[in-house]
Amino acid sequence: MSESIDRTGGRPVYLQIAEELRQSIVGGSLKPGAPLPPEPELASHYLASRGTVRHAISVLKLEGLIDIEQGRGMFVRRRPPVRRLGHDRFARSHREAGKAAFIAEVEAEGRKPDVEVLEVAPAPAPSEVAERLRIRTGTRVLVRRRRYFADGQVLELATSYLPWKFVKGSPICEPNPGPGGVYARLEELGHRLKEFTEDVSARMPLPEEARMLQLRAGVPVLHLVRTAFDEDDVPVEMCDTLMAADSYVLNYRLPAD
Amino acid sequence: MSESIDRTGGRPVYLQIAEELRQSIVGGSLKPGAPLPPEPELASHYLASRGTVRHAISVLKLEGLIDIEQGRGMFVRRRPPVRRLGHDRFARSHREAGKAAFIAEVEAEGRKPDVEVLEVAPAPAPSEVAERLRIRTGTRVLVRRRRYFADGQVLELATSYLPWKFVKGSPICEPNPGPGGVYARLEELGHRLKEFTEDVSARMPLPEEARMLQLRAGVPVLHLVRTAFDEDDVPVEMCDTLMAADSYVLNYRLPAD
DNA sequence: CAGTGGTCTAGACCACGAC
DNA sequence: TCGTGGTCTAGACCACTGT
Repeated sequence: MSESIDRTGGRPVYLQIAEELRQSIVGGSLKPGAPLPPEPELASHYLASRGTVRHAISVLKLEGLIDIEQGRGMFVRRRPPVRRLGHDRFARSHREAGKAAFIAEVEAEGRKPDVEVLEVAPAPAPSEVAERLRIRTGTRVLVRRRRYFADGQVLELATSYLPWKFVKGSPICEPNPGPGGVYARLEELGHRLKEFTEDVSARMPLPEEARMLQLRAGVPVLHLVRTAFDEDDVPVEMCDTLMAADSYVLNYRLPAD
Repeated sequence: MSESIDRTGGRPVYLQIAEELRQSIVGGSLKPGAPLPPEPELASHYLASRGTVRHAISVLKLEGLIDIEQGRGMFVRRRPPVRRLGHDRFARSHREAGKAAFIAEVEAEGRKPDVEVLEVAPAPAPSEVAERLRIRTGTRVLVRRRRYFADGQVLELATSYLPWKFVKGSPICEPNPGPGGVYARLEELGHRLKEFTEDVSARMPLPEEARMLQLRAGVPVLHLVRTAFDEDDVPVEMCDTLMAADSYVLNYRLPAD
């Protein structure tokens, strides 16, 4: 039964089993949603112990290729729908429609948007925040933490920082800043926005982040740090966002000169 | 010795051990490069079997928090130097300096750049490529695969596709396309570049990709798909790039209108 | 209840690095 | 040679899902 496994010790058995299962998945002979054989069956098929089979399976799990449901079985992972964030997603024209960028986008996809406000409170600026906002570390900033949903599923975890002197007493300090969102309010306060910069990176999540984002095994997080500048090139907001990497494609434009 | 471990079964022991070690790492009491206690010592400290300790360790490894060197020990991972790719990295001014963007950048960091050309050959366009280049699937394109290094370490794995009708007979079909790189040659051929679009995503690597990128455990890949457009808005090149996510930050600008 | 995956143990042997 | 991590086994018991 295990003619495909070489036990001379050249390659570990668990990697050979993982490789064979992986080929079935990426090659398409096991389609998304299809069940994998149960552990005991794999063990007898490959003449290996259950421990070795589980080791092989853990490899596939951490590559994000399978989902495991206790008591039910193991299944080829279905790719989630991908949200495409366009380079024009903060264009003023969208904002003037009266909805925050997020709400409009999700509704356009025919899904039900939801926003959970986790925290809206002033706090001293951490050094990375202060640096981007060009203020001194510890200066008071407004912190807005929230979680975005579509159809009950978490999409993003975002934390905004705004200099307190710009926003104190304004609707921006309320949980719901009103139509058009924080950026619309900033413009009403005289900070007409000129441009944003975004820094994009990716890494594996910490357990707390995985929990808050409802992440499945083997899914990295995309980490976005956006800074908003007004017409005087003054940074007026910094926003730190975490997203499930398997659900997003970010689109940007780069001029050639 | 294990007063911190609750064995009532509420939380698995291996997760509690992982949590305690993680706190030491992210909290800073174990600094980058510092050794973790050897497996047998952890096992006796936590009154757990070696298997349970290894399970805990595998969690940290897959979070990218530690490096394991067989025969030497386990160490808190040192963060690699981060390469920051600016929004102006394809500006014509850089190209006209006579060096490809990559060479100039790495030398500016005081590191030794190197390019390994893996493949330069015509091939039929796969469907995703054809779609972006707005040609029919199977139309002949030039495929350029190469690997970029700095100080002997892999930085990027890139595959470019160019419509054959634009590049046949030109230096672009040579392994080394000459000063300024492929984009400089395209402009000489009459395709003055106007802009680029980039699609950014991230995922865990397949084993083959991990090998080619010399990736350590728990490091995702950033996946960039760049399309170059000439002044007539004709796509003239598509470039598919994989990068170690722990070594890159991508920087972009978004206009507010 | 039977069948699935999840946790944990104890022990054996191997491969690699430092001394 | 010794200490490190890497692989594999066999078996026990638990937790969850279905019938």
